[in-house]
Amino acid sequence: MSDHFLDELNESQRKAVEATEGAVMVIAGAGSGKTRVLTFRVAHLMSKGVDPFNILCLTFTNKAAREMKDRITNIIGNTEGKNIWMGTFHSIFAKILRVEGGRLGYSSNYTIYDTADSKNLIKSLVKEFNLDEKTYAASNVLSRISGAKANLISWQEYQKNEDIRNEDHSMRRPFIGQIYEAYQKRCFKASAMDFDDILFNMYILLRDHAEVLHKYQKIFKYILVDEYQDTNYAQYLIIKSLAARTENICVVGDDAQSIYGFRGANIQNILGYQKDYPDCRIFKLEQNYRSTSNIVNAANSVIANNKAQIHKVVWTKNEEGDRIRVVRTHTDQEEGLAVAHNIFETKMNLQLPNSDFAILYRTNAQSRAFEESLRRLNIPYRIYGGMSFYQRKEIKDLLAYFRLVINPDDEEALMRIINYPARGIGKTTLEKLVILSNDNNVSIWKLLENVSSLGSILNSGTKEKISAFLQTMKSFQAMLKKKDAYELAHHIAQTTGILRELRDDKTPEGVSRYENIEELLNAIKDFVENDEVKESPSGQEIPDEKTERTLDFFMQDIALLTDADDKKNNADTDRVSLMTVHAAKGLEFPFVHIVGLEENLFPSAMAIQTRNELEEERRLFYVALTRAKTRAMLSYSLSRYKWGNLQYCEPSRFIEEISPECVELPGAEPARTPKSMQTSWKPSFTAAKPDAPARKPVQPAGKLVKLKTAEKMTAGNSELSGLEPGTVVEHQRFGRGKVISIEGNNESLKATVNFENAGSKQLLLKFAKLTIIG
DNA sequence: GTGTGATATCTTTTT
DNA sequence: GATATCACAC
Repeated sequence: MSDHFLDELNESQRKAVEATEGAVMVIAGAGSGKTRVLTFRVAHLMSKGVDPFNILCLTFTNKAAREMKDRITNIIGNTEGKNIWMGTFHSIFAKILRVEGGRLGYSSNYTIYDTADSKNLIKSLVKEFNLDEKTYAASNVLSRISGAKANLISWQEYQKNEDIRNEDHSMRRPFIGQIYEAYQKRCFKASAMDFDDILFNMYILLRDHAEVLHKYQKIFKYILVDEYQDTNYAQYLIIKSLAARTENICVVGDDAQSIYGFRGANIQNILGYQKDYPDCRIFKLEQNYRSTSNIVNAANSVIANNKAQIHKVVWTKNEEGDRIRVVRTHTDQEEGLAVAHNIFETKMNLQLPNSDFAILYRTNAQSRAFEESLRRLNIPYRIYGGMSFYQRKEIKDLLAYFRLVINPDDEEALMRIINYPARGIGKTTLEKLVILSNDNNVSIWKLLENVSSLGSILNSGTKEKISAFLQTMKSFQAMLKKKDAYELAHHIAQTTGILRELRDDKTPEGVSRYENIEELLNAIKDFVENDEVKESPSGQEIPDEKTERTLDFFMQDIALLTDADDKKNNADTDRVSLMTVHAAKGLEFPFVHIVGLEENLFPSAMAIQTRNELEEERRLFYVALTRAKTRAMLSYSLSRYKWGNLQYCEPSRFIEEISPECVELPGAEPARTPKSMQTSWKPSFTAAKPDAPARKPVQPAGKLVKLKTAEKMTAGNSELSGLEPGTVVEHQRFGRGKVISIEGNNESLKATVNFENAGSKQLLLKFAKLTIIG
């Protein structure tokens, strides 16, 4: 295999790709071709004859893994790439634990608890311990436990550790150690692991079982880690031990984009890499190929406010581009309209697809205003993140049946559906069962199996109901390996009455729930029937044989999916993307709107107490800015509804941190009288039909932007003021054309141009880049 | 045990 | 504005 593809790389990229042996760290500035280096490096390894089975490539999301696989396939021109161990930390380790977990006492069909499962379990533990449910809020307790596990602190160590004990004491939560212990025991009894356990147990497995460690050290001759700045201590140690034999380890990351500190990511991993591998070679990718120089400079000026950094200078040869515009509105609703109108205009004037636009926000809850205004303008959009498909109630209910069929000890699944649809097994019965289960250290399922021996604890009516439930579940279990995934899934949905119950619900929500169930069943059908699908939903390989297309294979890592992984949605039509900044990491868009830039929102109110937290918020803003290729727009609102009531807001400190020559700020603050709040800008055509043709161009924030801004925009194109009907012009996209007519004035100056090849277009001169030919 | 309606509490960010 | 929990009637 030849390496001709290496010619496509710049000098530092190519060096990083060719340094295949030994420890390597690639510090890759935003937009500098990080993914390119990783994919080419893998391709290069394979062209040198390395067996793809010996390459481990860990990514941050399933989506990133899939894309990288595709790109490698494209580069090398065959399908060998499918054998690479490519996936997220969680999905690769979960897979290994299905094979090796027996050594730790887990069966191969263990369940993966998602966050909701974990919280439910903690909630019931807090109740069982008779602790106050407010001081021991499930999310707090979970994040404490999660943090411990990310740092490889077992419950035993947690309870022994004096510092931790003092911390918990001072927070008036001295019993977290006990809850942690009970939580782990309950998960184990249920044959379940949560997200953190997957890493924790992987570490224990390698630490305590030398034969396993050696096995995987031999398999993973080359290890590559993407987004290294976002790894936590557990991930760090796992990688380190796997790489200990060959030390062929290549980590790629950007300390300036570390944004997962809140979930245990340790920026020290990347800052201290050199100490771990003194002979390591470090390559810096500093040339940005993505964004205009204005965007790059703005981002640099912001991040310069952070202290802890690896020195690097991100630069670009790209053109200067527009200044970053800052838009101010009075209300969050107005912000939504302003952004939607801006997208509409830009898209119409430059004739761009919707997918060129993204709206990035700090919290999922902000999406609403943008959804509404985009819908109003008939602009298709897609929301990433938030409530994912697999987290919907009806989906989780049906999945709980599947989980219970595969792993009957799965307690969260059992509790979820033992009385859904209602079958007369209520709260009192369950409370009794939980106590029995704890006292005897057996799973609830085992109790149910021996329900006749429970004597007078339950009355005979209840026992009968339990037996009926048990029989149904056992009949499903008997089918697990006999029927394919779809047959069984459909059978379960039908016989349990879930389908009927949802079909009978004619409310819009009910209809949508029914459709969701249908969609899930269709996905399973796809999984069974489609011969091309040789992998589980997250992209992991599954065995070829048709007999293995059973429900347990479909389910094996469903808990690790986020809705960004939903294939159906990815192949979707042309849409504007809405997502949190976190979810946008690794992506790029020509036009990016960063919204809700207000103090206590971005930066978040939860993260302005300490310098570290604030620096992470700043890196988050840096990530947001550097997603933009052509134009970045910032917006903030002077007021916003926060859980029901109106709050006044201050603009984010991050806006001021942008170097002044890169931005155009809005003018002086308008008077904050109630009157001005009411008479604030309204779009002139909200009443128009969605498909009304030529709209009166509206400058969304026009009234709010400093006059200077408007002047500047027309001034920038002043050489075009001589345009008149008959003038021949050239457009960067549509080529040559003749001006038919001119209308409007100042910033809404609009020309109808008949292009030789692209036909007639209406262009706003403010945006369109026209050159006068004659 | 079930179903209904009132009410407190909630929101960072995600594998 | 949405969801989880509680009180109450059946």
